[in-house]
Amino acid sequence: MKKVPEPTIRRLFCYYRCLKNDKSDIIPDYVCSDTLGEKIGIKPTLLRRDLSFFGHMGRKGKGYNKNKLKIRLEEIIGLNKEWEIALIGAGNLGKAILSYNQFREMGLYITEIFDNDLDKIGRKVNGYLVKNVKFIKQVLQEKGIKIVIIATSEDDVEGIVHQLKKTNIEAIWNFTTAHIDLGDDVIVVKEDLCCSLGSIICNINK
Amino acid sequence: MKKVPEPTIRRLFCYYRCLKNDKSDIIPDYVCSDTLGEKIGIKPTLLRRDLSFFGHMGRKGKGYNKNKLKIRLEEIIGLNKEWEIALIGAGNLGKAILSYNQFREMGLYITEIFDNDLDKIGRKVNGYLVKNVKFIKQVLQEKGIKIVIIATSEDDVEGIVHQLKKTNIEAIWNFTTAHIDLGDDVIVVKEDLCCSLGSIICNINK
DNA sequence: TAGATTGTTAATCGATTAACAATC
DNA sequence: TAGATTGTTAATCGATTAACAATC
Repeated sequence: MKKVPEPTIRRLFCYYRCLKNDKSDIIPDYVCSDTLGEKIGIKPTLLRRDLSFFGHMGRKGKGYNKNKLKIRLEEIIGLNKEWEIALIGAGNLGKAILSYNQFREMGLYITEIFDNDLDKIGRKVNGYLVKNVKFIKQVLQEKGIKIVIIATSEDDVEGIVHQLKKTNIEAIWNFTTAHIDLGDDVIVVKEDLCCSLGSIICNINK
Repeated sequence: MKKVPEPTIRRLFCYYRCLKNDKSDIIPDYVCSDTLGEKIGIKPTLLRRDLSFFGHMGRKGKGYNKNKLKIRLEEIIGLNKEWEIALIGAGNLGKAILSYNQFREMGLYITEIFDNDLDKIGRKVNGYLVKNVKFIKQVLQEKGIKIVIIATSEDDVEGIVHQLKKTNIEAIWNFTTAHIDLGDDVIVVKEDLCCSLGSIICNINK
């Protein structure tokens, strides 16, 4: 199969969510690329191209069967499985991520929480015990967790990455300002909030 | 001037932050594109191209004067000014955004908070009074606020956008799942957390 | 059949990279 | 001067869009 571009992968999720939240439910059972695209601000032709990476999913003259498409997207993304995720950093941002309901709704569960603050360690946040960062390696191995969210301060990242290198994790969602590189085998997605806000300012500043 | 690509604008901010956080301070006063690029995981040639949109900023054979470059970037981005921002939605995510220190460090101040929850309205969060969403239009006009962060649930967005259309805002930072379009005059940056996590899952799921 | 809409190819647009002359 | 590094041009790569044949 041809390599699927990263922007396409992100949009797959948008299509999926749109179908999942669709209140009109089964009727009409078909939706065309025009309608679905418009809902998320995407040209119909781009939507069709995105979907075509995964084979014929629509019906010419009719559109896409909503339910079938939803199930197919669920499989493609991997949301038909349950995923366990570890969170490192139980500060304000970490807590907000924890209490972000939408993740759970999709079968994404944050089941391990770590921090280096002795005041937090041993307490519960959202029902889960905050563990000492020291045990990251050990716990991740034990539980076979593949995905880690880092929401600490930049200064703590180096030590954390050092630990993570010894694990089998496959992806990091990085909310810190640090640049993280664990080689080609570990996906790193950076969520740079300052950068987003900064780019907004820059665009207005003209 | 040639149009500056959006990815370039985002990176400008990274360069700026890197210089700002540079503890080695003044000495050495020059940094070359190789060194600076490596710190943020960007090829030196891309860094040079990015900067070249704004004229000659470096010295051949030497590199970039750190302090001069920092000041110049500050001007370009607009961080030499102070910016007032309104936050709509004082839930978990909203509160995390509020307490995210890094914004303040850059002269970005969230000075108005709105919510539609009567339990929250009238209380203070981070020292600022939570106001009723009803008054968005009025308050934004009065204070001349140009930037709005929306961190509500998707369902509340329609009403908010309806209000915002009657104001002079220039940019929206959208943390909800809703698709927002206020025409070409209003920049909308979407921070789609589910989509990011979803794309991570999809990449791992292969 | 006529109308609607997909799926795909080729064209276009935009961003990154490689190469290198200019020059400090 | 020799070495280092910028700034810029052309080449490449990648993603989006337009066009349209296929077909339900």
